[in-house]
Amino acid sequence: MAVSKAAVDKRPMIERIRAAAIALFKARGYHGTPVRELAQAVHIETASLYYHFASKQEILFDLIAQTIEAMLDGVQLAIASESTPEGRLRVAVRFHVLYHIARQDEAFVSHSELRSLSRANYKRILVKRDRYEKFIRALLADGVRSGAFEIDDVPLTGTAILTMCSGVSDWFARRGRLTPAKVADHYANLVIRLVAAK
Amino acid sequence: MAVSKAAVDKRPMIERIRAAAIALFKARGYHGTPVRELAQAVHIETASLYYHFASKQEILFDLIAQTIEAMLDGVQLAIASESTPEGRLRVAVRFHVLYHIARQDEAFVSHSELRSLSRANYKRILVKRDRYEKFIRALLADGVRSGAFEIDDVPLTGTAILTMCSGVSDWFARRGRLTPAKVADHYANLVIRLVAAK
DNA sequence: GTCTATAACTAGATAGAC
DNA sequence: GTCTATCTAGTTATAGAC
Repeated sequence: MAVSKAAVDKRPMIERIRAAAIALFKARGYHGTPVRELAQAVHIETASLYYHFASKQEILFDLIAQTIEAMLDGVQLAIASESTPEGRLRVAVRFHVLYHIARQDEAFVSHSELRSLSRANYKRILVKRDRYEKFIRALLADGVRSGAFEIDDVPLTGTAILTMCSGVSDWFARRGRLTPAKVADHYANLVIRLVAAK
Repeated sequence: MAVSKAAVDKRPMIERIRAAAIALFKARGYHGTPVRELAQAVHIETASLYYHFASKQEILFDLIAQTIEAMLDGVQLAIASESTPEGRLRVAVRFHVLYHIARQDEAFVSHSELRSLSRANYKRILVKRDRYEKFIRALLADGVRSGAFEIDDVPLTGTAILTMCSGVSDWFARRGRLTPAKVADHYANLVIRLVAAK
């Protein structure tokens, strides 16, 4: 029937705004997205947005903060059940890749729009991101200590691994040849190959 | 002396505009950079910009096109003197990494502002980028054929390598602990480790 | 919690003098 | 090749009614 042409979105308005912001910021960027379009996407007027968020900047900050926090929580949970450095690194990589596919748009925006954060907000996000990077580097260092890994330069290798794995949020949509699980397995194998002792 | 407080930039205005655009688009994004600021950066009025470029969009397109073309030319030249698949891949990676450090800002903008291109310009750039990706994949496929490399999925591994190596334009400025040459060597080693047959 | 109306400002681009 | 002046439109955000 004509009535239900557009399905009613039952989520709280604040979540619908977040979701719309993710899609629009990804497609056209933060500065490239007028607040008006954000409002249109959730079928309210521009002014009504300001009941939910103090500013456009606050929407961006909320979105990025949530994305990184969920990622750190997720990876910590993922490795908890593993008992070896290789096992922990493997599930961490799998989690990281799957997260960057499942929440591809958030991940993309959280990376590409860091520069659109205000100075103060940027600093708050960097703290969170550093925490995540240190966590991954610790996994590598553990493996080196136990003899499972052979790594010349742990910080550099850690960064290389993270940029490689985060990259999936860049290209996954373009070529959906492989399932997320297959891509994650593949990346886990690549990473192990990169660090494993002979 | 007070006269030469700001050194006179002797390059043609069109090049100075390009250089300023790279810096500003990197720092604040294409949509985040008003044409007025671009003009101020090269000490002319906004209107004068339009003598050199038809539009802001044309500046972005020119900049990205040049960056990718120079990269393809460069990598082809770099591998010409190598006679083995491993040698060719090694110098290709070294070149790619050094290019992404030496022309860090161009590389960053060329990647992050693809979405700010008009539809038509975007397509023209994709053609160039695909050419580059195919070139790298061919290097991998050659090595597999000769038995030098063992790669499960050449396109996926190619993409993983490229995103990893392009990533240096993201982080190199933040932590200048290593020289460009050291980083390039390190990445070449990582990539070889990723593909070499045992 | 959403609206209409609008303030206050900034955007990209052009006309035409020099 | 660069300028001053300006057009037209779009921007974020607010005031106050409902």
